[in-house]
Amino acid sequence: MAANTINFQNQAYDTIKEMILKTELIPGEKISEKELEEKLTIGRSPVRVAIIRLQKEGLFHVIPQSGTYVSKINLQQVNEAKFVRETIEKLIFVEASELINEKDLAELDKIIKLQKVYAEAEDHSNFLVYDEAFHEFFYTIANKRNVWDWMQLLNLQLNRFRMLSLDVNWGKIIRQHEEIVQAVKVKDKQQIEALISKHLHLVDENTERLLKAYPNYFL
Amino acid sequence: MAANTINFQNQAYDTIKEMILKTELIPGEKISEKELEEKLTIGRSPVRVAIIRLQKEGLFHVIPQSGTYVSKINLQQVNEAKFVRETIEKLIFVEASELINEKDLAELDKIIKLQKVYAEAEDHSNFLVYDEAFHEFFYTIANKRNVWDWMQLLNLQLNRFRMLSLDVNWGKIIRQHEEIVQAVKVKDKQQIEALISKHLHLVDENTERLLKAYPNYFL
DNA sequence: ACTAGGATACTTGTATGTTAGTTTATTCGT
DNA sequence: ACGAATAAACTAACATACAAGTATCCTAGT
Repeated sequence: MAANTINFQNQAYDTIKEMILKTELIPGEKISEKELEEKLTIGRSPVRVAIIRLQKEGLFHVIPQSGTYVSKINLQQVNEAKFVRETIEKLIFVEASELINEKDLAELDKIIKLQKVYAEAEDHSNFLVYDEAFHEFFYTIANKRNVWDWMQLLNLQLNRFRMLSLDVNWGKIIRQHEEIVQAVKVKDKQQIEALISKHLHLVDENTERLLKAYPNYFL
Repeated sequence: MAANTINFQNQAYDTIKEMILKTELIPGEKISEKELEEKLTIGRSPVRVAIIRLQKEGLFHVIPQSGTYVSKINLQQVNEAKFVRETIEKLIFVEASELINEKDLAELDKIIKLQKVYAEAEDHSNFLVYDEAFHEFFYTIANKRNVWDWMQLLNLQLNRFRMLSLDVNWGKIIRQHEEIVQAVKVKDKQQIEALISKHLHLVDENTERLLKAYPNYFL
């Protein structure tokens, strides 16, 4: 999935994707290839490839010979994504708890520290980067990196949702991360599963508010 | 994911994908866009889009300005895919057992009957179609169709593997399907999970043989 | 026989032109 | 004033041409 050469296609893909996540392109909005070309000052070909890719990933909806639209957020998809991620991630963290070593724990410490820095700076974007890094690292420990890569497709839907709620509870997230590490350290499987479950359901707190604030962002 | 309009892109995508699954294009082989254009008598643009798509799905590996290669089968990926599918599918079938109705059971009967027909005709390809249909149907019952759609990416890896072993044990698969339906009917959760687990590990029986038969198909 | 260097023939990436289908605006008939 | 037919404008799909990097082969020199 990674190993993206830095060519125009990938540049276009990254920027457009970011624009969608930051709702610079708002759900339901009609855009056009030409519009994006000009905005990105990239030729039609690479932009087109990027759009097709984003379409397959569910971020665009394109009607042939007619128009391209930013997909609305599908709550059914969000829920199914949550279901999959919770199910899998419980097992990942338990499995990781059997394999984790001192060096890994040090690395996790570093990630959490960095996340704290960005929390205090209220750097929403970087905070999320290290939030993802935290979770990803456990997949690596459990020798399931491919699962994480695949999960990114599901996370896309979840992340769109998370990006909408700008007043994320920084402190709570970090505290839960620390609790999880603690539970992993003592290999308390039941506790791990309970914490993961709670952690991944933090998003739910905002659902109702977001639905009211942006009613036509959703399908 | 579905709702593919029948344009050249999708035509090319479908045919090439089938060529890979049937190992008409063998793992590791170098191909080229031009070669495929000519073979499919489709222009470069649509073929190119198809290739890029297949690249993102992990079936091709392309080196810029150099060449495009059919990906070898990554056993690590296959194993991780199996892990995810087994984990999720257990829950899907249990959940479906709570929601299933008479009409669904009739539909399942029909699917199994069709599969039997193709088994006797030794129609490998259609047999697999209805094998997939069987599993897919339970995702639909459990209201988790999106999960199935996502799962297709993982199944790609598994299916490449399955397509290699031409002497699949038709009878055993069908018998297990019937057993699963029976367990679902009486809502025996433990039994369901046990059967799914066994069912999805049928592939394992062939692993060693395939590795020896096609050593350089694998990574 | 062997190596270094360069021309040449490939490859994919990108730009631009053309086609076919869709939507929107306009015109014409009533 | 209104509705239907029609023309114009717009869109994404597809074709073609070019650019830029890569691999291969051939030759010159030793």
